[in-house]
Amino acid sequence: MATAPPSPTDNDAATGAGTPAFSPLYQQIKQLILHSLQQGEWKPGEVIPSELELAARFRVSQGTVRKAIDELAAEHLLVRRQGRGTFVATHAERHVQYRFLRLVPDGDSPTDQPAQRTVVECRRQRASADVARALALRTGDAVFQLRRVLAFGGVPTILEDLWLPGGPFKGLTAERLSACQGPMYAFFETEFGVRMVRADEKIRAVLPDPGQAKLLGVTPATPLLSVERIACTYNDLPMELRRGLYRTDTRHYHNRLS
Amino acid sequence: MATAPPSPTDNDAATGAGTPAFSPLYQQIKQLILHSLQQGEWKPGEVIPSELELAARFRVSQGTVRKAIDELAAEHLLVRRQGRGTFVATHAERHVQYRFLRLVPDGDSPTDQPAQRTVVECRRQRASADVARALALRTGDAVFQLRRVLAFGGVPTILEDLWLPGGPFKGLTAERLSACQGPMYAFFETEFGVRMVRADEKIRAVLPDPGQAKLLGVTPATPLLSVERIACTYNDLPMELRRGLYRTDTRHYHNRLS
DNA sequence: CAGTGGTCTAGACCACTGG
DNA sequence: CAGTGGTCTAGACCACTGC
Repeated sequence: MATAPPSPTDNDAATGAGTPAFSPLYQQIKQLILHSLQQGEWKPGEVIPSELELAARFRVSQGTVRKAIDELAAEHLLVRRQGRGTFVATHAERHVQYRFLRLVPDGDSPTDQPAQRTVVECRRQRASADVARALALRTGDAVFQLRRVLAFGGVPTILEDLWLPGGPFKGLTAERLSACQGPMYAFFETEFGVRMVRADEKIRAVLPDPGQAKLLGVTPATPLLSVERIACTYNDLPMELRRGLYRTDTRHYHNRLS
Repeated sequence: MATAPPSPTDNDAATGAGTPAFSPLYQQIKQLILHSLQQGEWKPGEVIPSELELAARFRVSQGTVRKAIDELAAEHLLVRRQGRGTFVATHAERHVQYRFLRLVPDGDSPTDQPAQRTVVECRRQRASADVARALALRTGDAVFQLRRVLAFGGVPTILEDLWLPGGPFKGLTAERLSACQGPMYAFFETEFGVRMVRADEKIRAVLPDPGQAKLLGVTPATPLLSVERIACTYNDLPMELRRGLYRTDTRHYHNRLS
């Protein structure tokens, strides 16, 4: 039983002035569920209460809860499993793993062998102006900066620089990072309670500087994909800035438009 | 009144052997609507019959039709407009225009001035092996090959080579192409009844050959984005192969992950 | 077998559009 | 004002999972 079961606001209530600001019931339910997710009431991988339970808790019909969950499932925040229940999505599952990594092997064989990861660097430092802006911090705030190389079949392919806000990631060290198996985003979930939900990427073609070229084992004349990503948790709070350099000689960035 | 109103198949009917192959009613309705779209019963931009009409036609409830339309709308094949009706999606609308072009200006201002288009080449020729494979044709089949340059603010930015199957695009000429205003995909809809619905893109970083560099006004040492796209109509039939080279010095390819 | 999500229905009412 | 899509409900039944 929840403490003080929240009720959806009455829609006819005057909102003061201006636009009517009509919001359907199921949207309000969606926000309530979202709030519970943010508060960590249900953790990644766990079941949430059944539709009937939620309907009783929110005092609405099952159909209304269903529509709210439908939208959250479409956004990959929840995962429905018939006969079992509805679960909080996680980056730790086998077939949804590396969902944000779009660099796939050329050819038709999707034999996605796992990458060998090498952490080159992991420091606590002060945010520069552009890093601060990307992470919604102030210049000089504490951030973690790390650099790593991913190799496939022994071939270094991805060089990544990451910046993480110091607050939510307090206690991050190169050791803990190196010890982690599986996707980094799964590690963030279990170790820091930070779940990445959305991301925006800006992609350009660039040439590496000598240091970058050396880490990737290419000449400075090799064109590389520059992928700048800002990843967010629930409520679109930016939680990671990532600048990647991808070799695209035997792999490509895949995108589906629809 | 439709000729011989099709009825959804009875689900309990034995499917011979093997998997039960259960398919919900709304999925069958979805396929029937899809079929009407393919047949051109309703053209891009037109209204389709109201939910109540379709429900009567297919002998199901409004809710079932609604769910079918919901999915088609989520896939951008239909567009719902409250109070007006449900419309066949089109590339000719202002705010949905260039939905497949992901190259956006750097910075926060999305001042998307229209591009100046120059058709460099437009020929009818025989498909090479790789072009044929991409378009699901046979080597040697007739295809149209065209090349064009897009410039923004006078700066040549995109060089595109396109291959189109000769059959569906019979009668295509450089003149008709040059005369077209607005998006090329809208032109394809009105002139050839070909609506692009989905596309897959493979993105790499490359260096241009001398000819490409000249057309884009860059040196051959300038890294460029190589974007290979295969675009499909309804039922995933490939209808276009497009190889683009994008300058990314003042623009970037934007992608939203979720 | 009980419990979950998934489908389907029927009906009432609301919000929006256009004439 | 009539007609459209949008919301909400209640209830029946189906498909799937796990015990």
